[in-house]
Amino acid sequence: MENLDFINKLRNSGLRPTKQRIKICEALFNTDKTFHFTVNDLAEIMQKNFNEKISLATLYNTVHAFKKKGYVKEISLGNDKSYFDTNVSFHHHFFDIRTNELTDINSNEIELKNIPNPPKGKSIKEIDVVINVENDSQ
Amino acid sequence: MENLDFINKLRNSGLRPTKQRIKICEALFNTDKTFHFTVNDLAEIMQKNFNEKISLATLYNTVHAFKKKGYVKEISLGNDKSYFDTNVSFHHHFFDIRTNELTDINSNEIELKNIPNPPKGKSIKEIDVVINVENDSQ
DNA sequence: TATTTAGTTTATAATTAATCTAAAGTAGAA
DNA sequence: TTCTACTTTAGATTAATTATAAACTAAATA
Repeated sequence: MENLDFINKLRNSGLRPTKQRIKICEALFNTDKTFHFTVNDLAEIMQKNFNEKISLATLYNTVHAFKKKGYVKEISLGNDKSYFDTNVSFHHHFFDIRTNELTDINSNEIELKNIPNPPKGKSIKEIDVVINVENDSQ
Repeated sequence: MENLDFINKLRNSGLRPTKQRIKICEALFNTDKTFHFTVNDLAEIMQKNFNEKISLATLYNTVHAFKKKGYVKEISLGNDKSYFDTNVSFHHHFFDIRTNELTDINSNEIELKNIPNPPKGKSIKEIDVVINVENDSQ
C-alpha cells in the first residue's frame, strides 16, 4: 500500500491524516502478516523500525481510534495488558502463558456446538476462545 | 461449614489458620453459591458483610495462596482487573461487557469440536471460552 | 497565499490495579 | 512461657492507562 492509500483511508473514515497516523498505518497495515501488539510494543516498533518517536498518549489515542473504526481489534486475555490485533475477522487464539505469544486460529478450525442461551434479556455480542499453551518441557 | 473445618482445611494445606484467613474462608466458601470477585470486591465484602477491615496486601496474598492451593481459580477476561472464582471446576463464562457481571457455564453446556493442534512443541493447558453479552436494548 | 479554527500531538500529571517492603504482630513448636 | 518463622499491615512502588492543558497543524476560508 502506498502512503496515499493510507491518507485516503484515514480521510474517508473521518480521521485527519496526520504524520503520526500515517506512520502508524505503515507499521500496522503494510504487510499481509497479522500483528499482535500492546501499545508499548507499538511504541518500540515505531522507534526502532521507523525511527519515529511518537508519544504514548498519541499511540493510545490512535489505536483506540483505529479500534473504533474497525481497523484493529482488542483481544481479551487474563493479562494486565491490552493486546490489539490487525486481524479483525472473527477468530480465536493460542496464548503462550509463559511468553505471552499469540497465534491466530481461524474461526472455522474450532466448532462450537450447543452454545447455551444467554441470561434473560441479554444477547451474544462475541465469543472468544483462548487456548492456553506452554512448552512441553515445562 | 464450621470454623473448625476451615481451620483444618488451612492447616492441612500448610497455611496458618490466621483470623483473617478464617474470615475470608467464611466469606468465600460458606455457601453453595459461586462467587466471582476481584480482590477489591472482596475487601468490600469483608468490610460490609463481616465488619472486618483486612488490608489489601493481605487479601492479595491470601487470594493468591488460595489460588495456589486450588481453592479459587483466576479468570481470564479482557479487562484490566483480575477476577477470581470459587468454582474451580472446568467451566466457561458469560461476561456482560457493560456491567462486568460473570455467569458460569457448565463445561458440558459447550462442546468444542475440532480443537486445532497447538504450535509445535507446545501443549494445551486450558481452554477458556468467554461469551460476551450485553442487554438487548443496547 | 495568509488567516483562522477545530482537531491533534505532546510532555507531564493523575489514576488505577497490583506488588513490594520493612516493621509489628501472632501461631505453633519446643 | 519463650522462641522462631510466618503473617499482617500501612505505606511506598511499579506499570498500564487516561486526563490535562499548552503547543502544533491540517484544512477550510478569505
